[in-house]
Amino acid sequence: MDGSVYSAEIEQQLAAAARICDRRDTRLTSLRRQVLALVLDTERPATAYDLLDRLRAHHKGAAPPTIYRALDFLLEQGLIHKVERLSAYIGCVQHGHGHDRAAQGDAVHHAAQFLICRQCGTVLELEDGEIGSAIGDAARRVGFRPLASTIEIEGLCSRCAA
Amino acid sequence: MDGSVYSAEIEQQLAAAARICDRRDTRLTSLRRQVLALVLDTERPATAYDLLDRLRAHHKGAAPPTIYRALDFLLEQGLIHKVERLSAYIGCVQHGHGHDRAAQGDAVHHAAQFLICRQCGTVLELEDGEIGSAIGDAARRVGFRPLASTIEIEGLCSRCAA
DNA sequence: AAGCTCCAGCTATAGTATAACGTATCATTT
DNA sequence: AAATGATACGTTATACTATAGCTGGAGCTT
Repeated sequence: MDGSVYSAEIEQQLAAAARICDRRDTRLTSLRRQVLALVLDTERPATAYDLLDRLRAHHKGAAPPTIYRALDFLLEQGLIHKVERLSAYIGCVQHGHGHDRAAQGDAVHHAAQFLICRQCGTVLELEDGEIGSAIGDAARRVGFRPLASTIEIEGLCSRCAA
Repeated sequence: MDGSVYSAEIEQQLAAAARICDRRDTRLTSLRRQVLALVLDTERPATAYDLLDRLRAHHKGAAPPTIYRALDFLLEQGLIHKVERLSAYIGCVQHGHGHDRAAQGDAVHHAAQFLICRQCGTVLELEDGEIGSAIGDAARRVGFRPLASTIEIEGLCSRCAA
């Protein structure tokens, strides 16, 4: 199936993802697992076509739909995030509370925030509850029911601000 | 120069924009003014190519760079917002406190939030201070200096939730 | 086995955005 | 007013991002 072996950390994340999908009765196929591994195996967010190029090394004949379909699945499962400002994809940090809320569209609890440095391009993921609940409150106040959220802050990271 | 006439409300917004640019010594040229008018003259966020089509009606020979350069200027000046999830542009709601902070990259005070309805596609703009300051706090905690932010919440508007 | 559903291969095309270079316009200085 | 420099715009081409639509195949249910 999928002969590749990744670092211990990634293997662990892949195993966790497999358990999550198993519990949900969704299918982390070989292809999806490979794409997830590629997303995890990078510091910075990767674009779909970056991933496609890398996928092609081990998966001859992959085309744009190949990668986009896999990404769509992984997004739905809350295993990865899309950074809209970069049109790029990044692994979801693993937290103790699990990812099961994501599939239920729990925007408040699964809301991630990204800090994007203009200078060096690094992306830091936060998961700040204050922000999440402030958004939830504001939305509720106007009768809006949040399902998913994008919070991205562009600026200068501590290193580059100096 | 620019013979078109818009509704009283839009004319007022255009005049306000002109004053802002004047104060800042930036140039709201005829073309930029026209594009701003097109963005303002629509309920929903418009894509760049929508705007381009409409611009062409009065501005023969307009090409993609024509519209993108104007949009870049208007974004810099804080006169419009980009809704990343829709790759679309929308006018900035006018508030009493003015827009001068935008040019200084004051992400906290100029941070807008968009509520995007999955069902009917309408976009509601909020400007909730709680969210802004929660973001500012969280960023500061990790030594990050925010310059611009994107906050977009997808879900169901009050009408469609029923 | 027939029928169903989901997954993936594959080709084509739609939609979004920028590079690069030349010309014009405007403000300032001389 | 002419020279200079900076900014804006015209124009062509191209890069980058994403989806439509159809086909076959794998696995499950009846």
